[in-house]
Order: sequence, then structure tokens, then C-alpha cells
Amino acid sequence: MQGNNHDDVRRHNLSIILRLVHRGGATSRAQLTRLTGLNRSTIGALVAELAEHGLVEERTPDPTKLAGRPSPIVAASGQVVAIAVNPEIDAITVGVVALSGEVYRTIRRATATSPTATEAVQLTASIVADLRREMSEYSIVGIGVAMPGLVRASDGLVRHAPHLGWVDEPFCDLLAAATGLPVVVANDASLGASAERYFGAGQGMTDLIYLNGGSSGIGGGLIVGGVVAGGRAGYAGEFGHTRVSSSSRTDSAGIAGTLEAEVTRDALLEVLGLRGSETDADALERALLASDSPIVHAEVARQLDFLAVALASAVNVLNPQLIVLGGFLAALHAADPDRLSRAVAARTLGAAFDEVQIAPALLGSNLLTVGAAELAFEALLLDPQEIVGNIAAQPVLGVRAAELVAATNLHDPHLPD
Amino acid sequence: MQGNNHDDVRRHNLSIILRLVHRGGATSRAQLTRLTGLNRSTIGALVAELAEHGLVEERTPDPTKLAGRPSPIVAASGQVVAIAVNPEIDAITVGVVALSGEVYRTIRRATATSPTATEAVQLTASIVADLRREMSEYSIVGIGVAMPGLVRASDGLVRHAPHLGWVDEPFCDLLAAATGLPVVVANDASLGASAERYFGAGQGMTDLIYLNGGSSGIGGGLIVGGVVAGGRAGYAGEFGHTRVSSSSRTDSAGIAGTLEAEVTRDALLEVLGLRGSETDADALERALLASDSPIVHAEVARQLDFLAVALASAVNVLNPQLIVLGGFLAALHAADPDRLSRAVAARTLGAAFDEVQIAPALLGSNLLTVGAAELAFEALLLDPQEIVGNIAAQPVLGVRAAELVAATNLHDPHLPD
DNA sequence: GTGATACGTTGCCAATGTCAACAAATCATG
DNA sequence: CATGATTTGTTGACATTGGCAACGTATCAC
Repeated sequence: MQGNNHDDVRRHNLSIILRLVHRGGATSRAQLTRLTGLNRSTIGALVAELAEHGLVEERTPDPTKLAGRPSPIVAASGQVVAIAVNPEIDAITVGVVALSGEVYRTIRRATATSPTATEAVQLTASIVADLRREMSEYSIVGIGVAMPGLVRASDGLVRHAPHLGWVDEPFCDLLAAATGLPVVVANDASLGASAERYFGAGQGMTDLIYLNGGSSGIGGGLIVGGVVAGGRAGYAGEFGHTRVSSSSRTDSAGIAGTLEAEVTRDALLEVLGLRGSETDADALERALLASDSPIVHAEVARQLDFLAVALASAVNVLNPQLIVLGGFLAALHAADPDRLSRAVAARTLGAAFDEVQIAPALLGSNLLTVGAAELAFEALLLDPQEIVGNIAAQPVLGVRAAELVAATNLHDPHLPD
Repeated sequence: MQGNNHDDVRRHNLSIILRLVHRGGATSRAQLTRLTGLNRSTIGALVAELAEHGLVEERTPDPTKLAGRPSPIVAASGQVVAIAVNPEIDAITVGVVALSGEVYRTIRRATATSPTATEAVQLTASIVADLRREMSEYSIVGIGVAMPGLVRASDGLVRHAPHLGWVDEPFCDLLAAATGLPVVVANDASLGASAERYFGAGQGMTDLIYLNGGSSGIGGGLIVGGVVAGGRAGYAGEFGHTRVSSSSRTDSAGIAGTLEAEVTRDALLEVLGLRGSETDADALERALLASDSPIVHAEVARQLDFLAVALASAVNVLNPQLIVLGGFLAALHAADPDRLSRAVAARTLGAAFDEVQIAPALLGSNLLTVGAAELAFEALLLDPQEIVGNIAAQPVLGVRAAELVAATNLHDPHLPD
């Protein structure tokens, strides 16, 4: 419940314009006036301010076939970048994404064992330090981390990442201390949801559900009323633990009969006679489509029916516009789209399922990179004027990263000093 | 993606202040400055404007024990009212609620049979006409309708109200035409959720789930990130059709093994040997608590465990702060609160259930009246300046209501003319 | 080249919130 | 009861911002 003053108006308008050119790509000033409803002169002034701060660039107009003075094209800057980090069991991926949306680099550094939080921080910080040296002419707004686990939204604490074996790790604060950059952490599937929403299958949608099937389970994220729904603490989106059967098969959290227990990539690989380590989602999909084994079909049908139970509940409760399926769930869906659709329809209220679409994720390997970068950009998009002052002033801490990690134990009273 | 201009600032600030005094009760101007962060002089001007329009009243300061000049108390007007309507199978309830929050009247008019939409419109319009004559010195901002069924948010069309046997009824438009007042319709359980959120068990909460158990099924509503989540079309909140068992028992929509099929008031009444028509929620709760029959306990346990399955899924997906149970579900919960809590905990991720509370609804018989009135007030709260001009200028159409209904068939090409 | 069209640019204006100075109302103290 | 401290309302000057209208400019069609 906060009041608005003058500054807020300016802030809001700058934010809106930067969002439009960031998410919608290069846009003419004339289009911006139409989209925002603001006056031509206002748009001119606002764009000039953004350009002055180096956040957008104005290009000469595209040749158009229309009469009238051509309007300059406003594009998000390619010089302003965010760093995306995704820790996994066997590797850490670091990406560099420009405000213009372009993914400049993705660096995947394999690890021998599943990294501890401190190891992950050190490795990430050293990659980031290298990147900063190489890309010294770019402005880095911050680091976004896609974490496979529950992340407390209030302070970025990694409550539980079963995949990595982390419990209550202040990864966010550690990485911030090690790099000197602002760091924001969120659940990977939630970031996948927002990436698909802004740049993938869900463009322009306000209510969507994203479900991702990985080798170790099923995660998800939701967009409700146009905003990413994190829930009270940020743990929302755990569709994998929805109960779908009365079997005693348990999932990674030890709960029986859940979606994650019944619908697994391993079971699909087994009936196909494939190895997980050699099979990505595309290969799995091809194999499923190519197979004419009745055993495979039966397993696909079994899993789809369980998936339908979970989706139906979600549709009844959330009435989304779109369900996006990623990872092996996309392959499963592709194997028999009609079956899934019919099974969901049978378990939902007619009206609620009316306009629901089920679609595969469009963003492939860049999904989490884009999503995590988006997270890092959020502060800038929210208040361009405020943030822009900081990003230029950041010293390159890079080399000292490892020392800093060792020296700093932020927010963790349990560690000895 | 809209730009902000000057008018929006004023509109927003007026809206904030009116919301604060409406939802939070009488508030001193000094408190308003602190809550909004606006300047003293600005608050003064804004409150004066609201007072001038008759939306708030300034009272002499409460005697306080603090030094300093006492600050005038700003209270929402008691002269500005909304009309709340709740059609049911056997009656129509019409309430009058002031902007101050006070419920002035509730009129329950029984019907011999379940009313058709047209009958419901006529009956409602005649009650409203009487009310307007009796309350001619009050300003009516509009009518809010709590509908037991799916309501399309975009135009208020009642898609399906199984209870009443309505399908695709333009109740909203018909009632608007019959009364000449603005009418807004929404699902009853969603309104219950927002009523509990603003004035009941969920005050100040941003993420809550509301589940209501009625004689004919289970409905619900959700608040996600501080806003009522309607989903794409407005059908969100149908928790009753979540699958909780593999039994073949079907619910009102014909879906098997759902919460609504397994958890029913009738089954509780049966083991208690009670009659539904004579037993309200309080009586049911007393009977459950008083009973020492093992059959009753077993049925309570059975139902609680199924309820836990549905709640657990919802907790995992939505990570709410609070679950509010109304109707017979409150009685069920009261009968064995620990069992429900433990059963939900067993099926949820530890972290996600950490801070979740389960509580009975606090608003009793006024729940839907308050919720529906809130819906009608929403337009005024959103833009006090704009709406206030209209409410004074409305002619009293009352007497001609029935004729208007007969003469107007809005948005319904299927009716003969 | 001329006109039509669409858009950027410029200077002026109105609306609004902030601020500082002052006035008013209360309590505590003697 | 007078005085001071404290808190808050009130008032008028002020800065910021977006809207607006007039004008300039760049393109297309003929």
C-alpha cells in the first residue's frame, strides 16, 4: 500500500519502455507511443534518457512502405549483459545474455563429483572472473542463478536441493561476496516457466503452467495473472509431488503414489532399451515415435494417464490458458498428444478446459540461461534509472574471488570463523 | 503495458487511501501519511477530495495520550453502499453493505423451486427496488453477485451453475438492465476467499487457499501473490474435482475419485444420524465433537485423509501461507485438527509446509454478503474519482424492473424476442 | 516538384506532490 | 495557569512531469 509520487511515474514509464524493447525486441518509437498510450514527446524524452544511460540504442528507421516520416527503431542494448548460472550434479553452466536477448556465451564446466555449495561458488566465481576480463567493455547488471531445488524467496537461501545434496546453503550471499555482483537465485523450473512465457511457447499469456521432466524428477512453475507465482516463501510449483495413484511407489521426497513416482524418464528408457546418459530429450522423442512395441505404447499410455491426473487437478484449480511441457514430458506428450488431451478433458470441468492448450516447450538448451538472465535483469527492468548508476561503477574483483569465498561466511552462524 | 500519466498518480493515490480506510477501518490522517509514504499536505488534499465526494468522513480526533496535535480520523462513509446478491436453490439472499464495512441488511427471500435465471433476476430486482425506496438517502455503487457456479470473468456470463441448473445465462447483463445498476458477478467461493482475506482469517496474507464445503459440493478460491487468482477465464479454484482416490465414486461433474466425491457433508450426517435440512455447520461441528462413536471417528478420519491429499497437492503447487476451511470442512477439521495437519505434512515437502497454517473461516453467515459487496466496491476502490460521479446521478428505476427484464434479452441470441 | 501522411521536436501549460515555514492542539512540568 | 516540547494540519512557493499544439522533417504517390 504505497503512494505514488512524481518519481514513481517516471520510474514506471522508463520501466515499461525498457521492458517492451527487451521482451518484444526492437520497436519503433511510434509503436511505443501506441503501446504505452503516452505522448510522442514523452516517449522521445524517455527513450533519450534510456539511450543516455546506455540501456537502449536508437537505430535508423527500417525501410517501410508507408507514407510519413519513418520512426527510429529502439532496441535494447547489446552492451548490457546478465550472467546466468545453473549448477547441476555433474557440471556448472554459466551463460552471458544481453539485454537485447541475445545469448552471447554458454560455458559448461564439468565437475568430477556433485559440487558442494562452496565448490560451486568458487568454480562459478572463477568462470565469472574470466568472463569479466574477456568482456570488459560490457556492463554486467548481475547474476541470476537457476537452482534445482527449493529457494527461499526472501533471501535466496537454498533450503533444499536434493539433486545436489544441499541443505540451507547461502549460495546467493556467498556468490555475491565472491564476485561483488548482485546475485539473485530462484527455482530452475520457475525460471523455465518465465522464460517460456516471455520468449517461448507462452508469449503474451497471463496464466500458464510449466512442467519439466528431468532425469531426477518433475519440477514446475506457474504464471498466475501475468506474474510468476512463487507462493509465500517461493517454493510454489512442485507439481511432481501431486498424488496421482494409490500405488506405494515413492518419489524423491519419499511420498507415495505421486506424479514423480509414476511418470519417470527411466521407465521410458527402460522399455525402449536405451541408456539415460546417451539419450537427450530429442532422442527420446524420436525413439518413442519410432517404436511400435506394444510394451512401449502401454508404458506411454500409463504415464500419460497419470500425467493427465495431475494436469487435470491443476487445470481445475488454476484454469490456465496454456500448459507447457518440457524435458521428457514433451517427448511423452508428442508420443500421443490426443490421449493426454482427452484424459485431461475427462477429468476437468468442461468450461475450465475449454481454451486450455497443451504445448511442448519451445526454448531448448537455452531455457534456463534465458530464465536466469531474466531474473538478473528484473531489478534493472523495474527501475532503470536507479540501477544504471551502479553497474558502471563496479570494480572487477575477479582474481580475488577464491580468497573472498574463503574469508566470507555470510548469513551462516553455524560455520566456524 | 500501459504508461502512467499525471491523472494515474492522483487516481492511484485516491484509490490507496480509500482502500486503506475501507479495509483497515477508521484511520487517522497521520497514520495514512505513514502508511502511504506521502506528504502530510498531499494526504490532506486527497482526503479532502474524498470527503467532498462523500466517500469518507472526517471525525474529530480520538482522545490520545500522546503529545502533539491530534490527527483527524478518516473513516469510510456509511452512506455509500453496495448490494450483495446470492442466488441459491431455495432462496435468494440480498444484502446491503456500507463502504464502512457495516452490514446494514440481509434479506432472504425463499423460493418454492430452484429459480430460473429470469426468475432470479425478477425477484432480485424487486427486492432491490424496495431497498432503493427505503434507503433513498444512500448512494448505491452497484451490485455484486456471488454465484454458485462457473462465471466467465470477461463478461460475467454464468457458464454453468449445476446447483441452480443454469447454463450460459447472462444473469449479469439481465440484472443490470433490470435495475439500472452496475452488476458484477463472480464465483461464490472466490468471493469467500477474498472476504476471508480482507476481513476474516486471512487478514494481511498474500497467499492463501480457501475451501468451502457445502451441501452440494466443495468449492474454493485462491489468493496468489496478494490478488484473487481467477485464472484465464475466471474458473479457477475448483478444488472439489481434484483426484484423491482410485475409487469409482463420482462427483457432481461425473468425475471419479475426486475430493468432492469422497468428502461429503451427507456422509458425515449419515454416520451421525442427522438430517441435513436441520443441521447447519455449527451444529455439525458440535455433533462431531460430542460423538464418541467409532464409526463416526472412522468416517472423520477417512474424510480428513482424503482432504489432506488434495490440500497437500495444493500446498506443493501453491505454497500458501494459510488454508482457510469453511462450511462443513471447518467442522471436519475441528473434529481432529492434528490428524489433518499431520496427513498434509506427510505428503508435502518439508520446507513448503513449514509455515502453512490451517484455520477455520472466521466470517460466518455474512461471508458471501461481504465478499459480493467487496466485488461491487472494487470499481469504486480502483478509481474513486471516476465512479463517484455516476452513483449520485442514478435514477431510481425500481418499479419498472420487471418490465425491463421482460423487454431486454441482452447478449442472448437464443431467446425469442 | 507537389501534396499527403506520419512522425520527431520544441516551447508552453496544467496538474500534482514536495517542501519549508507557520499555526494549532495536545501533554508534561512547574 | 504559563511555558515548552511535540506532533500535526495548513498554506503558498516550487520543481517535475506529461500533455498539447504548432512547426519542422522525412517518406511515398503521382
